[in-house]
Amino acid sequence: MTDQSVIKPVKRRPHARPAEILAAALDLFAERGFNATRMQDVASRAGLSKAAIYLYFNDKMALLQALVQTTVGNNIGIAKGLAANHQGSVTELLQLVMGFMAGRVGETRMPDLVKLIISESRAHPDIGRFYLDNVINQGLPFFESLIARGVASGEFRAVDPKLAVKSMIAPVLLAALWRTTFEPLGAEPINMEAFARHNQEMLLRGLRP
Amino acid sequence: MTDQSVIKPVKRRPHARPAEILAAALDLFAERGFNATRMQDVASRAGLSKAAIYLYFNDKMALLQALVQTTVGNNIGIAKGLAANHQGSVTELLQLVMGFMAGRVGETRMPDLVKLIISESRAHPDIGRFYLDNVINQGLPFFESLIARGVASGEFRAVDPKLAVKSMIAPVLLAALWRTTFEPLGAEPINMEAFARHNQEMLLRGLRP
DNA sequence: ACTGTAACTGACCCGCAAGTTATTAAGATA
DNA sequence: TATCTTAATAACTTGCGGGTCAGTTACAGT
Repeated sequence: MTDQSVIKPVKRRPHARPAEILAAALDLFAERGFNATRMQDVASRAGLSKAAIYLYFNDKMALLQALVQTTVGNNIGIAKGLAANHQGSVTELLQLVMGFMAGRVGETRMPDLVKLIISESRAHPDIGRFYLDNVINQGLPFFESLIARGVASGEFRAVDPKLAVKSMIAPVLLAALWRTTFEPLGAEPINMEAFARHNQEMLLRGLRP
Repeated sequence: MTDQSVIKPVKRRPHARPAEILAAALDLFAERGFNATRMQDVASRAGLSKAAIYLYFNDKMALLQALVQTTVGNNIGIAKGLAANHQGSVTELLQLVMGFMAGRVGETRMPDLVKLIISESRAHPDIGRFYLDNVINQGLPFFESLIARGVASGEFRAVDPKLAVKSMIAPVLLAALWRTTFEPLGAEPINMEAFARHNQEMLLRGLRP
């Protein structure tokens, strides 16, 4: 036994396979949806037999769970890191954070994951709850604290941080769903840079005293 | 033959049934999702046998299609009506229209439909395309024209209407998905009145010259 | 070369749910 | 009462797809 790494619930012998399977799964889930994707399809794309997938993952849901965890898990951590290292006005920090989020939408597969989470949370509440606990319920209070800081310092007018935060998030969500849902149907693509700049402008003007 | 109303693609004998079936279907689709809902469940809730549903609808998809058409179809028409009858500033009109949209989110089943459309558009592009053609591609240009009017009249600063419109829609989308996806998992409910007022304020301040 | 075992596969099983059919019940007509 | 039409159903068929398992291959260690 050269490899004692039996820490995780699933077996993992050749250390590249799980990631390959997940990559294949994400492509297909994003393209056709979770239900319409066959385990056989995932297997084919990953260059394995269907049965082999079950050596690494317990069932189909485990694929989605793993994808959510690895792709979406620590975004909030990164954002908090940005804040911790930041010197300067809350306005600047807010711009930084919003830029980061826009980048995630434009340059990662986060939009696909968000859409999957939204689509599957009814049938699989675990998925939705994980996102709620680890992203929403981490992220919103953090963003609220930023807004509150700006209000306290007089940079922003006296808004309700809970509401302001949703104004901040909403365009990001829209962009993610636009990309994943309507662009594939032929809708005019969003220019992410321009949209991000526009939203920063709107938010900061909206918050000005 | 006492009834010659064979206009619609599906048969319809006792004139209450189709609506009853659709009501049952919407409840269940919203509660469990489209895939997880069994035709038998819809039948039971509507007080019919499964086979009876097939007297009125060709297949499961036809249920969803009918729901989308009847529930979501003419919202844009109403909004356009508001605009046509309006005298006064674009600011006021925008407030009116945003109030209307907030009302739809808070008081109708539109959020459930939006979520269904987003969730199912991959597996069933017809659904997504219908929404794109009849709501998005009708609504966005209309809203853009409002913004453009405000810009032209000097009420608003010179924003790109395409982007501004998305800022206008985004919170509505967020609220709809919050309600349908995260509130059922225990997330803190959104106060729609307060959120709507906040968004109006943010938008109008963001648009001020 | 021989053996053990890690990695993988083809073929199978089985439950489920969409959709179909043969049949019955319930008026209407006369 | 006999008959025709509409409304509805119980029972069935069908196919699909997730998950399993007995068996095969590759290869490391001796």
